[in-house]
Amino acid sequence: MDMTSKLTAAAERLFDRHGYMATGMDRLTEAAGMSSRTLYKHAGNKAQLMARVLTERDRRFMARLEVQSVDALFAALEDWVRVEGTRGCLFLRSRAETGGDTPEIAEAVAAHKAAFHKRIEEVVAVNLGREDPVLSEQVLVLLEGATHAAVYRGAGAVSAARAAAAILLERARA
Amino acid sequence: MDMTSKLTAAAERLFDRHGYMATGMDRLTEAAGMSSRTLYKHAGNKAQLMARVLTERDRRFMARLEVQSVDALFAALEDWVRVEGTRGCLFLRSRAETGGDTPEIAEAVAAHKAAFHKRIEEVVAVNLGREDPVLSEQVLVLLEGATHAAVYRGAGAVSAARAAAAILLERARA
DNA sequence: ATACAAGTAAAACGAACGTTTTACATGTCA
DNA sequence: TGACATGTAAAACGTTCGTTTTACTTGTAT
Repeated sequence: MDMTSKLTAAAERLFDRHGYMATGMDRLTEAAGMSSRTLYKHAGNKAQLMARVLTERDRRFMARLEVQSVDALFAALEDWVRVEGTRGCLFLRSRAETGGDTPEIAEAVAAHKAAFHKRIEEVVAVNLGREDPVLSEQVLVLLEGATHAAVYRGAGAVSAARAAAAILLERARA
Repeated sequence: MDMTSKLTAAAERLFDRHGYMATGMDRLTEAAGMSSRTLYKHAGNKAQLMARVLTERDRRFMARLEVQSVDALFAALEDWVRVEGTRGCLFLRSRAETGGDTPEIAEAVAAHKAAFHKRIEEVVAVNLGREDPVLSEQVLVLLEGATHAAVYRGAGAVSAARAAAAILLERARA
């Protein structure tokens, strides 16, 4: 594993567990197991590092959403939550922590959320045989809600969302 | 308006717009229009101030949820978003920013989310004529999802959630 | 008159922040 | 052999952080 990957992985973990602002660069150098000189060579600066964490997370998360049915979207989220846990959406959290004032972070978040929305619309279209913007928005709300409700309600929130989506889909089919 | 209320209001605004960690006490004294000596007399310290902001917000938010129907819950959230905007749930955000490591904040968040969940169960019971834990969980997920999806999808996310809840409720009645 | 609560303005505290620099070790390739 | 890229260790940079302190003003109630 090269230094850049090691750094990005350590940063994602710390930013997710303790927050972006609360994570100091000293803690990061320690967790990544490298000197601060090397860290800055690969990271540029803290905001760029956060942006790279988000880009990498987007890649990993979106890869899991390469499915053909709405139900599989929720199954994928269940897997994600089981494997990675959930402390809320890291994209929204990083935007909120920076007040949207850090361009590279705001852009990474916007890109992810646009891709997320688009993927949902595609899956709904495949599953339903036609486009359905209203159902897509509802599925998006359910996925977003499951992610955040799971923080304090546990994985059951994802199952509840999954069942709700099934009902909405059935209804849209009629 | 007394100093404590002025401080709490200013703190809520700044913490919400820029994040808890990113908001310095200097900015807070300026926004609240008081000396740092007076601020600390009323606030105790930063974490206690955040906890008081959350307690006050809980009071204000829960007051809006004193309704008799599930649909009215979503109407109330629509009002809230229109009046206050949304940058995500301030309770979950403050917990995430502190990694859950600040007791007074973690407790204020837990108390709010417990009350939130309880209120939803009550409204569902009143609206449906019986308790329904599954539907309640789905309504909770929809409310949470609407709050967070509205950050980047706008107020339409709340209407979508509202319509979805109506369908789930209708179905639960049958 | 005086004691006291409650406020301001501003300096100071040590600690921690993000970042850069200095000095040195190592392996690799022309 | 020697230049170069890549790494470490550790000190130092100036800034900002949360918080406390010093010195002073004001309104109010005994």
